[in-house]
Amino acid sequence: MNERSRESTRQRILSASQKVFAEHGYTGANMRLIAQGAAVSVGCVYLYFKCKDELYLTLLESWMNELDARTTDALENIVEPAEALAAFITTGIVYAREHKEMVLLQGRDLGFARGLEMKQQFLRKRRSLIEDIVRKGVATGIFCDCDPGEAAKLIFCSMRGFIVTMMMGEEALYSPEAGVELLLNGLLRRDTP
Amino acid sequence: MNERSRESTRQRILSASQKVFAEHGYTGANMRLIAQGAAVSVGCVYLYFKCKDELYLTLLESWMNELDARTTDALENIVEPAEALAAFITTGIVYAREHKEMVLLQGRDLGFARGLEMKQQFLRKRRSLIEDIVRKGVATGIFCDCDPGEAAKLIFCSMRGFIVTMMMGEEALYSPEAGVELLLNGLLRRDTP
Amino acid sequence: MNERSRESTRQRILSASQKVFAEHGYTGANMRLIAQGAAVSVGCVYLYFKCKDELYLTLLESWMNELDARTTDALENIVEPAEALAAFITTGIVYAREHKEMVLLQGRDLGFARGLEMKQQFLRKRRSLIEDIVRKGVATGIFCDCDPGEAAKLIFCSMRGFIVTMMMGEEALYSPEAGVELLLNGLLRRDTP
Amino acid sequence: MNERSRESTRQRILSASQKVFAEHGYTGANMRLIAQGAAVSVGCVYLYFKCKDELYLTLLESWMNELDARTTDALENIVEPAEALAAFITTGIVYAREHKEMVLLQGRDLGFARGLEMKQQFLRKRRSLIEDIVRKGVATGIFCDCDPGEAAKLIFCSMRGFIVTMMMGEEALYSPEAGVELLLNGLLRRDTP
DNA sequence: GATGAATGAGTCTTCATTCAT
DNA sequence: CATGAATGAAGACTCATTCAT
Repeated sequence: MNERSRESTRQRILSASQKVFAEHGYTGANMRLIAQGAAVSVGCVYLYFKCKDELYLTLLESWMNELDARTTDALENIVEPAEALAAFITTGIVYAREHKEMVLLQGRDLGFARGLEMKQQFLRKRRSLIEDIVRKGVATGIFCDCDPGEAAKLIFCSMRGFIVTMMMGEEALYSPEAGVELLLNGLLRRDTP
Repeated sequence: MNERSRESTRQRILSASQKVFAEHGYTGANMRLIAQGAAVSVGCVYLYFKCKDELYLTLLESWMNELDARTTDALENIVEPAEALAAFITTGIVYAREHKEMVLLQGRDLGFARGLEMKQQFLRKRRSLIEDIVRKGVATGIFCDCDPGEAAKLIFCSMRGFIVTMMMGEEALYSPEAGVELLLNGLLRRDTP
Repeated sequence: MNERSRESTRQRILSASQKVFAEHGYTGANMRLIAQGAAVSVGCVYLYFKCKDELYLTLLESWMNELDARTTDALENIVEPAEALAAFITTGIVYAREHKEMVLLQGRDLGFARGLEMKQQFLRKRRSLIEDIVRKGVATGIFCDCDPGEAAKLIFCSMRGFIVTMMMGEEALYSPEAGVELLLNGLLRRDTP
Repeated sequence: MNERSRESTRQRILSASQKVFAEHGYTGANMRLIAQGAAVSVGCVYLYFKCKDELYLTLLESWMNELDARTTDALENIVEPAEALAAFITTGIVYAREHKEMVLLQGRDLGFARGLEMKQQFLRKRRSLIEDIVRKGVATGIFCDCDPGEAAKLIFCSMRGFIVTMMMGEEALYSPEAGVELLLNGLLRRDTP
């Protein structure tokens, strides 16, 4: 219980919080539950995080960082815009599937400012990433001559709705592939002469 | 002190709740705030709604009913599937714009069963409405040969994401028209011979 | 709703209170329930009784008066002490059977002084009535040479316990006659030569 | 602020509750009063007892257990029925004298089921204990040929009334010995030829 | 570093009482 | 005389946070 136990305890707390926040939301989660999940005392949690907010914010930050890293990874060697879009979407959905806690990103019960800002900045960044891809596609003539900003918003909202729906425990979800396909080709029949 | 009519007080409470729930979420909202917003005493709220749940559920139900009615109206005289889709989406988004409170439909912190059920049933119904439209479009050959279920999910999630994004106070949102256009035609350039 | 309605409304309120107090106890009873039972508005109750206490006290007083009257009646023409005792006990038990509300006489949740005093005085009076009977029986040599005070207490407590038990809804109760018989003759076998 | 040991705090809370319940009854007692009596915060009470009911039930149970144990002890080496009866009654009355809180056993304001059941079962058990004693006395010919059930009820109610009277703070009570004597011999003079 | 007992402000809810009509 | 909408003080219970050990 000494050596590098400090870091391991911190991690245990963090991962317990994740579960509890995911299951109960920010307001609904309580410190006793988190402490129990981490097998430490309540007071101990406060040795590592000075309040509930900080715990929450730390999680938020680490999710954002990881999703960011994965996305960068996924896009690294792709040049084709359609392919890049597919990679972006798939990465996001797969990540969300693994991290139900990410709901919180969508969650409404953040009364505090810092979390909101962080989050909004993150989302803005992701949207502009999509926008870049679309712009490139339009430039190369692969995508139709749409407004890249609007297209990015549509794609972004679509992903977000997907994640929210998934998080709410509602069964019906499209497969990433089918989704990408539809976004690329649209609903209307291509005129095959 | 009590010249106000029963119905008017009820309405004032309802509309105050709407604001408070929208701003703080279910768990975060508190009866004192709601009462203050309605300019009545806390006890008075309980004269009209027997508990917080009932207040919430009443709001939820009325939103769902109104959105339902509006959607039915909008689709009444439309036969063309693409047009119907556009009408469905536009109605939903316009409604959400007017009723920020609808976030709650997306909300995470409903611990109680009845609200969740009601909500899920409502969402299911709406999704199946989209599915019907898509199916018809595929049948008539206007839409491409996609899986109507999957397409409905995409469209549905897309709308939902849109609403969530809007609710979170984030600025960037696509215009319904541009969105519909993209969903219909897809991102990829149509091959112009 | 005019003529002599005043008195009739008062009576309706009183009799509704009786039921409600009997069923819920003093603290547990609430004015809305009483008003409903009397088919008047809550405010109307306050037109007749200035507060919950007064309502309660009024009932208490009327029970005591009635029991008092009945007891006096029952004892009027009896000279024989054993017979008088039997009459006293039987009257009390019969009355209690008809007036479940009388529990309240036994009830614990009277936080206010006036009721308590009234009640204690009433009980003291009844006990001294028994004592007189016993004293006379001892004087005439019909009763054994016991301390009349102690005997009165025993008899009094016995009746009281009977009533409490009855009120608590517990099934098993002795019949007044068997009880009187036992009190008179004792448990021990009489030596029959 | 927290040097007090867990068990000692629990005991302090329990004994404060005893006083408060005894003085105000179940409904009338409130957690603030109990906490104050135990010199802890309200929240602290809930660290030890998860609700008001549990606090009450804990007390109820411990009284019943102790009175049970004492009664068993007292009767252990007695074979003579008259003596056994005297021991039973005396034990009960002495116990009640030491534990004014026992009123609660008589209390009317238990809205919750478990407490009532527990209590009624306890009382039934005690009554049947008396019945056994009486039956034995009748069988051996020491007691007169009465119905043991009825006699048990009388004795039981008598004790109960005694306790209630005592609890209500009313001064006058028979001494256990005089009471037993009367129950055994009856009021009527034994015919000494 | 870790514990867990303790706090106190805050939450939902109830209810005796008042008062304009 | 009667209504019933409204009040506000209180009650049971929860929980983030602190602190002696």
